[in-house]
Amino acid sequence: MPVNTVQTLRDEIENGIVTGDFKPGSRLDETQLANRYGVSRTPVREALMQLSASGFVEIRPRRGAIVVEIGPQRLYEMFEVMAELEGLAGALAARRCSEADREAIRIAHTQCAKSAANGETDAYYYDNEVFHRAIYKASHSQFLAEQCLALHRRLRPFRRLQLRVRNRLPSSYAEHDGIVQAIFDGDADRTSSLLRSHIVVQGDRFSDLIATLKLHTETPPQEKRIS
Amino acid sequence: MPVNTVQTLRDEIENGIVTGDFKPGSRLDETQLANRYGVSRTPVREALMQLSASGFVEIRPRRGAIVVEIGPQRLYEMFEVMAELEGLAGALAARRCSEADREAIRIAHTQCAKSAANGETDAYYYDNEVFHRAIYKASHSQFLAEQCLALHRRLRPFRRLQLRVRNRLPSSYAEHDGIVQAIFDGDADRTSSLLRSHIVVQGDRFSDLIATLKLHTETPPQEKRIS
DNA sequence: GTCAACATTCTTGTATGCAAGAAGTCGGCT
DNA sequence: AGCCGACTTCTTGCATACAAGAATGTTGAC
Repeated sequence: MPVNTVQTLRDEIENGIVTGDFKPGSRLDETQLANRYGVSRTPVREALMQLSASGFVEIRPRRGAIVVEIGPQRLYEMFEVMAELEGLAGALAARRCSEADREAIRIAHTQCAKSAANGETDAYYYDNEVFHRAIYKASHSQFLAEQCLALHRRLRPFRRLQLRVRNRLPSSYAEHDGIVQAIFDGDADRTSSLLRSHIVVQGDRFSDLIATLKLHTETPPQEKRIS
Repeated sequence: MPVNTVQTLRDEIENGIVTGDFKPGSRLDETQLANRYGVSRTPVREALMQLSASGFVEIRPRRGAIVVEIGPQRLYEMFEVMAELEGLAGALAARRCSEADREAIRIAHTQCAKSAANGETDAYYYDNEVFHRAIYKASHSQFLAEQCLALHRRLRPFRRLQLRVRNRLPSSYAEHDGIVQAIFDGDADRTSSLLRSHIVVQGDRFSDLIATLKLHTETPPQEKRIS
């Protein structure tokens, strides 16, 4: 819980976006938000800019901030990158992890086992995060961990949905098991491969299909500013 | 050339950081910057926040912004991630690139050839960027392209240094040649592999060495906020 | 002489006010 | 009657003012 107004606002608005309180495509009026949270427009503006940097909203000059809509195409691209980064983290973890890292992974894995066995989706969702963070940490790459966490955060709502809707708990846990084995065996390639397919559930075919599909239809739904 | 004050300020300060005008570790006083650029403190603050999001500065609550110092450890981590992302972009490009993409890559490659032959480091530096961007585009992953560009931007000063100091022009161009071949052959794995080693010049050994070295020495120089 | 506590000053964080640009509306012209 | 243009209004963007917290310097006591 940050004592800073801006941080609080940022989390609040982000939460609103994630929970669907602020619908994609809707305008976020600075004055309205300022009134809503009982603060001035200045911290609201700063919070919106931070959210813009995180990719949650898009700020068009003189035209206000709108909640970005993540289409299926873009969503797949994000999962694709996530898979690659997680794969790298796993590969590095397999090569570099210390005994303490192994222990942390083992504990997180055991927790996942419990939640999966009881079918507690919410608990598993949390434990799953802990598990993946343990792998990030074991990669001993601070920067990579940061990147992974940022993307993870951005994909959080969709990930949650994924787990809920498709009831992937058992298969997810089974995949974790293989990943843990591969890391403990020090097999970087196998770890990377398993983690990639763990994230991107569908095969490469699907990604290619959508990519070429977009190639033909064109007219990207949102022109994202590179900044 | 953005008409926005904040954007201009952001670029200006970022440039100052890149060129060493603002030294790593030094404080960036809001009032000083405001006076220096003849604007108010408000846009300066917003620019600093954007730079914080990009990882150029670190803002500590109530204690101002300081230029982040990128140590060798972190630098290597960033190159490592960059290599992985470029590898992914290349792999996707090999599978998905259209005729227009191939043409763009060919043209950029030819430009690199000219600059390399003439030994024009600055020109090659620019052409190299165009070349890599062509690959990003050919990956047909907007999100991946954005990530690559952001990291590229962050690593820009170091990359330039790398090219200058080590006189890597000929070998860099030779590597490009292999990459282009692999993409045109549609060989995703080979493209990915070549691009990875193109970015991370040193082998994996070095990364492991530094990682374990950090493991022993500990005391991370800067505690980066994940945000 | 040194250390600690208090006060002062300086900087950041937030609020408000003002100006400029964009969108919606109304009126005139074709 | 429809379309183009000016006007009004609303919102953003920037500046300034004020408050609160941190750093530093000074003074007093041990």
